[in-house]
Amino acid sequence: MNTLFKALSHPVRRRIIEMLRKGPMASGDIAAAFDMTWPTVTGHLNALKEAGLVSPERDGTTIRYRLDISAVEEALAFLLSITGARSPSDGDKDRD
Amino acid sequence: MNTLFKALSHPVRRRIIEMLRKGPMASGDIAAAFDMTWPTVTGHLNALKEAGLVSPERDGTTIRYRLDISAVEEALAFLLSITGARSPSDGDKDRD
DNA sequence: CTTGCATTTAGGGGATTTCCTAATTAGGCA
DNA sequence: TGCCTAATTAGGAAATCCCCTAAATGCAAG
Repeated sequence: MNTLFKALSHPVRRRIIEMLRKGPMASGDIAAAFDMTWPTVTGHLNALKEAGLVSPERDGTTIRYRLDISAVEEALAFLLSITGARSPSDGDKDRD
Repeated sequence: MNTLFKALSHPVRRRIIEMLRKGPMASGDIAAAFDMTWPTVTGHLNALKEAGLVSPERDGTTIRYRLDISAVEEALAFLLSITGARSPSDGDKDRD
């Protein structure tokens, strides 16, 4: 959960996730979409992989990254537990 | 959004958020719940405040922190946009 | 004003992040 | 084998993070 939210805390990594929403993409194509060097993007992809958010699959010389929805759902579950379950007794305690 | 997810990436800060779910708490009471010094907890509270996740309210000499749900909902919206809107055309691409 | 309590700010040490360039691995093809 | 392309790992500099101790602030009461 720790690495998961940390991975989500970087704009480049969030954008990669958004790109992968439409389907898997090759590492090079992902890197080309950013204004930074390829090794740097590889680093971000590794962070996402560590967080369980993406998984790489090799196809010949190219490596495609696929979004892993289940990890996103873990984060989602935490946030929903916050917004979803408020104690009704102090919802409007200081209304004036 | 950046500071928001970064704030969520630390276990102590997530724990504080969970504690605040039941209602506002004094800084000292929050600090007492952890095995670290009070200044350190103040630092975490500042991170949460920067992220818009909590807001402090002074009452005499004590300072109470209240959870700010709307910030949580921002993060929620991002994650839902990932899980919620998959392109149906490539959802089952390798089904042969 | 002085004392006391709740809380924050200041400053520093050690670990981690983020980016770069240079070197390396891995696969496909002559 | 040797070469080209795709992609990663290695290593290092600058910034940031996390935790601590020590000092400061804000408020209330005597």
